[in-house]
Amino acid sequence: MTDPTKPRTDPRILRTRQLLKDAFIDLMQEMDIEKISVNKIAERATINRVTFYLHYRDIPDMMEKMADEMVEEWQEVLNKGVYDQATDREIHWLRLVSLLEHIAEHAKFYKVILASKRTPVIFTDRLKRLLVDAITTRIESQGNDSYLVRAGIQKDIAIWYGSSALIGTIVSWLRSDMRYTPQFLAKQFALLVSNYGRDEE
Amino acid sequence: MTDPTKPRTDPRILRTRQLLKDAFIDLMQEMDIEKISVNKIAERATINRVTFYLHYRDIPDMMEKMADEMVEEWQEVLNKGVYDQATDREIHWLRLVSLLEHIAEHAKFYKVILASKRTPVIFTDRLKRLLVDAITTRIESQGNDSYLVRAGIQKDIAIWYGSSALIGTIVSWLRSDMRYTPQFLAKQFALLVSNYGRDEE
DNA sequence: AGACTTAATTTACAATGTGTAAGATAATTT
DNA sequence: AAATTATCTTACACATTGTAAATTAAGTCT
Repeated sequence: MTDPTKPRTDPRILRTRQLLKDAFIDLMQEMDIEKISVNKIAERATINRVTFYLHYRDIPDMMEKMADEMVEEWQEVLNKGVYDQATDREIHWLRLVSLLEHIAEHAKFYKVILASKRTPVIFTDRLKRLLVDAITTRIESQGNDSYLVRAGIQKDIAIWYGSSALIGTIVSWLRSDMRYTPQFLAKQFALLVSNYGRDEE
Repeated sequence: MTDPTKPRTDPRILRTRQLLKDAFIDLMQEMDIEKISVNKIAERATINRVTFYLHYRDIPDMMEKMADEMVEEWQEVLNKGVYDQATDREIHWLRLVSLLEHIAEHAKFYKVILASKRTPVIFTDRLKRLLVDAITTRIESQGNDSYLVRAGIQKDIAIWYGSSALIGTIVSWLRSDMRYTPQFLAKQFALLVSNYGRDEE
């Protein structure tokens, strides 16, 4: 987890950045994003405004970096599970469950970042790209006799469709205050894609 | 189309608003949304900055109103077709085709509004809500012996899934510069939902 | 522990953007 | 042609932005 090649970051930097990010999430809960200024973030974080600029070029840059971190976390979550003698299908299901659990654990963050009225699309876009890559390698590995090909469905369109459905459903789920458990929702996904999921084993 | 109850708007108002909206779309192509100011919009529109405030409270308010208009247009497109002796399924397909054709016709607008990096989610959200309503009434009308119920799929989740998939695929299609024709894409949608589309006739 | 290095703070400044007001001018309606 | 209404002009107070230079505080290294 800790990279020994990098010389280990100054704790003051970590502290400042965390305070700034927390303050930002806080403010996002209270007001629309256009009303958030560097001023307010710094004030809420009890950090001098000038210090903000030592870490981020501006607010969009800050969001960009937060998005990077979010993607990294998803990658960790999706790779950490060790599923020894499980079928491919089980693995995918378990991964989805841990992803949904991760989101539920950090619901405050994700609700604000993905599901508030004026969020820019970068956050969902990043995650979608991650899923597109994951689904792509999975579909490519099936070769040309998959369900998709047999049904006359274009691969790229199926990937657009599936990744959008996944992200979008997660956002709606967040907006509903996670009305279903991660397990239940994952099962529902499995049912919804079962059409072309049939030969993915 | 023209509502005779309303007293007909001053052409100067129409002109000004159109110039402002065009300028905004123009600027969105050139720069990220956070860099767009009332100043720049007014300048590009060759309208005095003060005049902007006679029409919109601020930029978010302007976007809100543009989103309203966009939703109205979609409703018109979706309701205008007269499909006399067509099955339900054919009607849905034809409606989808005209919607995709409408989007293709106004590609410049939709690319900027729905598919650029930093767009706020309000635009896609509004459209999603429209689709959610449409799909909901359709599913509700099927009662309790639909495919969904038989397969053990929760209605609301299916609606989240389907509407997100539709909007998301359209966005990806726009980003790909509409690499497929509206007819072809609509056909692909039909194939992708064919699983629970089977008993919608 | 003390010297060295780096981060955060303080104060300051120019530039840009915001939102509103009051009066003058131009276009539209009646 | 008169009345109405939209736009323009000029002006102002205020917030926000991004940067600079000097100072203080915290962390690192030997």
